[in-house]
Amino acid sequence: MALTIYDISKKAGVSIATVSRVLNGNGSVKPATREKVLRVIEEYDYTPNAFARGMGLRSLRTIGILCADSSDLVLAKAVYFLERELHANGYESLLCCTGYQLSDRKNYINLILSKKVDSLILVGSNFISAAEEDNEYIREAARQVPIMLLNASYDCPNVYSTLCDDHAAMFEAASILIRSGIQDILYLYDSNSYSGVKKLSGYRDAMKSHGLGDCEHLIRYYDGKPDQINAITDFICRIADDGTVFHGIIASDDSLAIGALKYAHRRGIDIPRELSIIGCNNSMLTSCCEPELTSVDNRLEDLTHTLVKTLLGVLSGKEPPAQRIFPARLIKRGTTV
Amino acid sequence: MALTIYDISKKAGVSIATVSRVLNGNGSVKPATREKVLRVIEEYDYTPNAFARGMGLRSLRTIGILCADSSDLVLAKAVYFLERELHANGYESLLCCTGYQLSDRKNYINLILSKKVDSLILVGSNFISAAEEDNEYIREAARQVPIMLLNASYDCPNVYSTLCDDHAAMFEAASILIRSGIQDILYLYDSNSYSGVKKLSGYRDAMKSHGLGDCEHLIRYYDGKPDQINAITDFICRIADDGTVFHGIIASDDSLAIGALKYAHRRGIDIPRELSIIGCNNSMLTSCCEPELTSVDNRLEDLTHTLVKTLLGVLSGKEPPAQRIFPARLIKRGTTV
DNA sequence: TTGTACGCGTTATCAT
DNA sequence: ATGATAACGCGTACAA
Repeated sequence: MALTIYDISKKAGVSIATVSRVLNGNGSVKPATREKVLRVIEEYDYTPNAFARGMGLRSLRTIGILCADSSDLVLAKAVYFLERELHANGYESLLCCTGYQLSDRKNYINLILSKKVDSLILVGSNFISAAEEDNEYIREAARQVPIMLLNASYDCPNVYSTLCDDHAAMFEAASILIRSGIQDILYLYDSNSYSGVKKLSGYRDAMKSHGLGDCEHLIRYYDGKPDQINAITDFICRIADDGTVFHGIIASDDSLAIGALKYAHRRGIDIPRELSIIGCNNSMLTSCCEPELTSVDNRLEDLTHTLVKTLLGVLSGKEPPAQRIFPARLIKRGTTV
Repeated sequence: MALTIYDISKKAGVSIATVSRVLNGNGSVKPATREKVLRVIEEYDYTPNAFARGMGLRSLRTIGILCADSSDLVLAKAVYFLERELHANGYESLLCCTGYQLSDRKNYINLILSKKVDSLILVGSNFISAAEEDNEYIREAARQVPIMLLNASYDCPNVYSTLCDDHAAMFEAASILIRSGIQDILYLYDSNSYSGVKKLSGYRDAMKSHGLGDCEHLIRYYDGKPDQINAITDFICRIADDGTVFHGIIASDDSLAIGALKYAHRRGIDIPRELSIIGCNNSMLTSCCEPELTSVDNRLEDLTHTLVKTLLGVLSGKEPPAQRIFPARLIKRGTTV
């Protein structure tokens, strides 16, 4: 049986109140007695019971990190950064992989809220839907704890958004290709999430603003998992076979871009001379291929750092801005001229 | 303020004991009253306080998942599978990224144990060191909760190991190359962890058993992060430049193998005609390159599934075998003949 | 079948 | 500066 605060207080010859004060550093206690108590704590290797503590403090300093799939390249990085940052600030992380179903998300959130987390971090823009009624569960959750959004934005009390300017990023990516003389740019995407929609509109607006507004036939949705590269390659081959002509490809994800690269290899198309490719997320995939992939860097580490800073602010009673937007960066590599 | 069991009992016109019984399904309660209580619970959307509950039950049904770096391709997959499996069985996951320092691991484990997790899952063989004194912290932790090892093995009461036969896997990989006529096989590795050591000895034994025991000059340790593909490529170029001749490469990780592939591209070496490459972990990287990478599949999903099954057994008082070993599978793709 | 009363190990509020 | 004691919300013997 583990020792309790009573045992320690008895052995140290003080009351439990004093032990508690020593433990939590509040209230004042004479240096001598503090030393004595600390020595006993040390000697018996005492650790306060977390549950009882949580009961008193109404918190176990735990944050729920929710994401659809923590094995996804980008989400995994985000989760990793978040966990490290939270831990460094004395919080632990409850990881929840919700999958992509709305109903599962709802259930999971309710469950996790009942475990008394201090806040919820929703990682990935798929948590925000274009259909307003599908976001109701977030409003509801926000009534209990602050909700932090990574890579998405939602206007609601007690919801804080940290994200990258995806629209501008894709606008720039498309503009660069256009300026280099490419007019037929295929746009590949695999998600209609908040950020997915922003990216697409960035592409559309860039095309439009360069007088290439007639591009709907160049926009293709890939309905599959991003880690099935071969299926992606086949998908792009089919697009080309259908007679669609393109000399540039912008993809909403590096995986799609890798698929594009493999399509080019398969067909003997020279990159970047005959075809330019730009991916997104600047993941490790960009350096796994030949030539290496030009990609949009969405500055995950900056985002996660800022998100945690904001969260700490909220938890300590401050009122930080509800939204922080970072500009993206285009990292040029071998698949563009 | 959230409702308590007292509020519910009052509204339902019963005692808290009855509410508790309804909630936990033990003890018998008349169907009629059960219905009544359930209706009230439903109506007020009552959830029992987790801390108070944990106090009584001495458990919050939470498992600590520890890994060095959850953004690593392989570890991320493992964490994902584990979390899903645990969740499906009513347990939540506290994620802990410990980094690769022993001292950090120790601190983190103590911290997490004080949060009253029901068990600890150590993901990745880097938790077990060749130096016995560095494993003492595990023996100690095992005195408090069952310790589950993924991809490592350690003989100690209350420690359960689930792993792949890495030795046999590498033995087979090397044997296949040798049988295809390649005698000078470069072995690349980046970790001296439990599994890293096993793999290396599998390679050594295969070489020896084919009369190629003089291979120490072909064994190279890469001291760096696996996601820096370019640095890996440079590393291998240097090996070749130093005059080391090889017509086969076996790597302890797919990233290293990708680096090898890029080395070949850079030097205009034809794969697999002039050089065969075998990676390890069968990650998504295997399909990102051209030709696609032959790799050892360590059956992560089987392992994680079995690990959780074993854990549930332990937690329910059974005494499952302390070690389960799975055979690996070699997945042949384009980098071998 | 149901209810009463106590224990769980803290934190926090009072006195002293 | 320190100690007694009341919450905190639930589980569970034990009693009825």
